[in-house]
Amino acid sequence: MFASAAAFSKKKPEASVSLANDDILDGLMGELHKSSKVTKHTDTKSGQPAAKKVAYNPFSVERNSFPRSEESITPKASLTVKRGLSYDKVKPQTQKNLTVSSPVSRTYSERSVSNVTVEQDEDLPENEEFNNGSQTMETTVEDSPTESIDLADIGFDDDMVDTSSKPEELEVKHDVVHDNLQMDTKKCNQLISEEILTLGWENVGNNGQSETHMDFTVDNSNLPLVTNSTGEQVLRFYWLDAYEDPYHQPGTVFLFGKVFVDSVKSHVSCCVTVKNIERRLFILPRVKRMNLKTHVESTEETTLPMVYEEFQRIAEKHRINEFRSMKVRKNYAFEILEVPVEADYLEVRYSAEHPVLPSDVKGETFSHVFGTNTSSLEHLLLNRRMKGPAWLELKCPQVPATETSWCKLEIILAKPDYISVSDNQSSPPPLVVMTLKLQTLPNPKTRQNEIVAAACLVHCDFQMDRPAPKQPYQQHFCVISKPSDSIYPFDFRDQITKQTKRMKIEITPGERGLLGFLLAKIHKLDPDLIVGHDIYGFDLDLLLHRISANKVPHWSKISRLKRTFMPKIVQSHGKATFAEKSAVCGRMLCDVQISARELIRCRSYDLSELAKQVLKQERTELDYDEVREMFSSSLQLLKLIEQTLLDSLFILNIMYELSVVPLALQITNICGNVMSRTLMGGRSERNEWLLLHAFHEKQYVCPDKEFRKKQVLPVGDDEDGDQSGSKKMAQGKRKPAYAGGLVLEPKKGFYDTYILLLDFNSLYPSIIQEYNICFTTISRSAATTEVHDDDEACLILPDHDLEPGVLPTEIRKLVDSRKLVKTLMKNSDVSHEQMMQYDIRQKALKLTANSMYGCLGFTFSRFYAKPLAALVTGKGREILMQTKDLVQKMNLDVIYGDTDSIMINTNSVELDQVYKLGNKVKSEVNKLYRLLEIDIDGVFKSMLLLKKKKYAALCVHRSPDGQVTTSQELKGLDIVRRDWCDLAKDAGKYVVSQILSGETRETIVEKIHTKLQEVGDTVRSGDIPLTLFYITKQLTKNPEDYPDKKSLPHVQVAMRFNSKGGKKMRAGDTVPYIICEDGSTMSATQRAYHPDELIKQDSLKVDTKYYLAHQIHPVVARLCDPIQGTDSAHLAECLGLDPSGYRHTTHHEETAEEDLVTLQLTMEEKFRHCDRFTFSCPSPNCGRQIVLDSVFTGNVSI
DNA sequence: ATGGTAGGCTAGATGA
DNA sequence: TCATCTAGCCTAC
Ligand SMILES: [Mg+2]
Ligand SMILES: [Mg+2]
Repeated sequence: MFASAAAFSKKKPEASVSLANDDILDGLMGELHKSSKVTKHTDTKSGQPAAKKVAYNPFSVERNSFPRSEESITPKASLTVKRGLSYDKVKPQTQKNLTVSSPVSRTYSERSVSNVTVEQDEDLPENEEFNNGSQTMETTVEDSPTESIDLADIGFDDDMVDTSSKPEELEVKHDVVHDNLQMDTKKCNQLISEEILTLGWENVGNNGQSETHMDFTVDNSNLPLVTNSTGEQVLRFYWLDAYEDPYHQPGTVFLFGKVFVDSVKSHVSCCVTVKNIERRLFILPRVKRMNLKTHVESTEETTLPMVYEEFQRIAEKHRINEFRSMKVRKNYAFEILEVPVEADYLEVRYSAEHPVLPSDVKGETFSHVFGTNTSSLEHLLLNRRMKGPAWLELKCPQVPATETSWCKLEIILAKPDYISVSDNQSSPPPLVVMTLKLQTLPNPKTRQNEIVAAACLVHCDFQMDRPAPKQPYQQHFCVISKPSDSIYPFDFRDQITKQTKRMKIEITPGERGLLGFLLAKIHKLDPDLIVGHDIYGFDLDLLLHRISANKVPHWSKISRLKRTFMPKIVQSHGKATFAEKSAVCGRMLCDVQISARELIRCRSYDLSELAKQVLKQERTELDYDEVREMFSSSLQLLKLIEQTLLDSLFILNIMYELSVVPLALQITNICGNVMSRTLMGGRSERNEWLLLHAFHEKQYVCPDKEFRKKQVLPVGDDEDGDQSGSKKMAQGKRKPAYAGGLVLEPKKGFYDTYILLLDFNSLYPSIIQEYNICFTTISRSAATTEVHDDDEACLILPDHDLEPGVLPTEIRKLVDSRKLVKTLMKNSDVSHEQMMQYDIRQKALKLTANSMYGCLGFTFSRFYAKPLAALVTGKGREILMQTKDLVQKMNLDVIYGDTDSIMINTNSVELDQVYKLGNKVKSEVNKLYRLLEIDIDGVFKSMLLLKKKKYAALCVHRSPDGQVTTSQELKGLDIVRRDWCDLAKDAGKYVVSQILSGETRETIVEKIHTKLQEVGDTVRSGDIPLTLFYITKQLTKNPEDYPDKKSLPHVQVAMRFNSKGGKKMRAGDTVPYIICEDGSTMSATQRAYHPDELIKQDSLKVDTKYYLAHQIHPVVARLCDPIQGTDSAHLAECLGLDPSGYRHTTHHEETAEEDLVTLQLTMEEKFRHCDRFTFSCPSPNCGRQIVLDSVFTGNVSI
């Protein structure tokens, strides 16, 4: 192992691996050299007692001793652990103290608040004598065996643990409280409410529980093994997260998850180090040997032995001195044209400790080498068929000699083959979930944000396959530190002490103490999942920066992997970098902002808005000034703490409400990726994993990941010829690469007869199946070589009897699973809980199937296939046109259609007839296709069709008991867009509901006019809540990155907002602003102000004229465009605007359009669809039909 | 860093 | 002055 470590350290010049990560690499490499030295130390001293065993690492940041404080050096009483003395002496380094925190432990609650840091001491160096590099560690604590906890904290990082050695024992101390938990759950089985919060947090927490301890030991003969279905002894391990460090520990993947330990009757965290994952190359032989200089092919045919020989030479040149090889037959179906569909490859395997081959190596005897840069993680997940979190069975588990993780249990596997996915997938283990909410303040001197408070809630028994728990959490804690420039209120400690029953508060003297406490808590509670809001955009980066700036020891406790050096962190405006994202490995991170972005549409995704929209609860946002102010009095400070706790609760509840975790689990199990990545969003990666698994299974060589495409700057890469000269900004918005869906020209106007909406069920996934569109079934060579590359005509569709390709098969699996789930859901005796779970699964299946097409057209996808994407949309256009033609041939009136839908004006007012007609059309259309299916998606009682993608309709619903209800469906109109103010949208909504109401034209027009006058008056009177004036727009770039910031109001507002310090607005944030009168004569865009500015500056007033003329008027005028009896000018007049400017507005288009359907609302017109009122003569022997033509005038015909 | 295209609309720039 | 273009947003599929 030393040899390999040394050999690897020689690899320093290999920095070419990734130019972008130079700084990261340097940092990591530096660490490698240093820590490998430590490793040596450690091992040569084996045999020494534990306390003296680990040498001090002179390079570790952790040498910095924690400031002495009474709290921090108080020995922890509960650390008195019974241990086998004999083991102590023989192999002390194998001991591991395992503390399983009680789910309901009240370790803190019985102590005075200022003394709750007991856990810290196990995390902190005990004294300053640590300073001499050659010195071994000593302790000041009497009970020295407990010190072994600290030993592995140092010098662990690059231990290449010799797996052939037999680590003997792992001692475990466990604070078990399983029974207590159950008791506690029962007691606290109540919904949290605001009242409870204000009464005290302990009401839902852990009151009156006591801690119990149980000691148990784990060693190789004592691992919690079980017998699997084939009778083998295996360790059952549920994997949740995976991590690899390809630079330091190539060939090693760390799996993190849980193991059930019977002796303590609970699941404990476990880190599995999978070693010796080999690199695998697939070398494609040339048919004939080629001279690489002249590119001339010789007549000599190549053989695999010749390839082997040449590769051996090349390998040696790259210092790969050992490898194995064999002949394999593999398929290929991707974008490199020269690669045959099927061929014999030379598969080469070699240790990942040897260098990576450049991905473009070529030889005289071979043309391509695949898999040069494939990660160990990919090899592991694909070869072991690990598709998302699952129970694994681990054979030959070994206990490591040195601790590498912060987990309760550690296992080493000498090779990946020891892993198999269990055929007995029982429920996933319960997770420990912890929320995290930070309060920060900018340091007035450095202007950098510092952390002043943190609040956490903990749920110790979260089930990923169940609906949200009734009790949101069991434990809570807060930690507060005073800002560097202030002091605590004089009576703060007293006040806090009074509150101990309500809230568990830890007071620390400064940020460093806070961070130390937080890390210790994370270690102790050992959460599997940390939840926050904007963690990836703010908290994580900040946390790591502050830990680093304060030189807080054991930074890596934030994760589950012990590491000495923090990844290089750069100034990144709060946005977490790649390195930072991997800093928390082993614990999944759930950022509810990211999740909400994926799952729901929201005006904004900040915490207040999410709380309002998702939880229907109001949250108050705290200004930095307010936070600072709150440090001046104890009462205020307590309020701050409570507010922070409340935010934490919001975060947790938002996650529950959106079912983020159950959904992510389902998606991950479907796609076969890593769950922590699913939680980070990004559809493409999920799709890639799904396809990787599928193609790997079918013996395909997959496209390699391409790194750093050198920013080719292909401005005119498409020979489109159009004026593409000015391709603004990095990737502002690229122009489309191929044609998409067809949108039929709408027959605009108002309809008061039933409209049928027919819609193909998931059109694109269906097309892929219907036409068997796949990498494997369609040759793209013509399309990519020909000049007309966006012409899908040259693609040849596969025969109908050709076996389905990989892509259609995968989609079919998804669709079939979904059907199955849906039939299960129809079963009446499913529990509510089960139903929720089914629904989540079917949603996940649908999402995955639908994102398949998108990823085909995604330029940076590993499976990018523009011709296929274009073919799919092409077929879609064809199908929509066919459908339209068919429907028109049935003598029906197609008024609109978008991509996969057709709207038909039935001209009927009989609902039954309409459905009958719909079903007839449906069956006619469906006759044309094998799988593709159109369905009735809705029936509209009335509809206002304004433009392509813009309409409003009254949707009819028939309940089983025959009752008919209606609901509004609004699509694309201004009133559903967030960039119009509520004032305008509300007016618009009123107008729409009037138009759809079915009343006579005269009434409608009159009501609209009246309403507008009223609105105009109210606006001018100023008696309107400010929020109605908010216009919100998202920043798509960071404000400073806009080339033309001057004319963009939201950018200007954001720039001013950012300039005042504190939290910054960044790309993705939503900026609210109000157009104001500020005395200047500048254009409206120059007079946009943030609501705070308007409130604070008396000189600013809402520009009511702007809102009437540029918000309400255009919105309303567009809606009323097809309505006769009013016009733009009239509407303007009602609003109190000068109508002259609106006289003959933009009707230059309409004049040509004769098919404009106008609102026909005279009495006669309105009832034109009514049948005549007829009835049979009631006289038994008469039977004549009597017709009442004019009910009120009395004309009767017989 | 990382699904897609189609389309409406505003405000500002540009040119006849 | 008007027509035409572009950037930027947000929406419908
Ligand atoms: Mg559809
Ligand atoms: Mg549709």
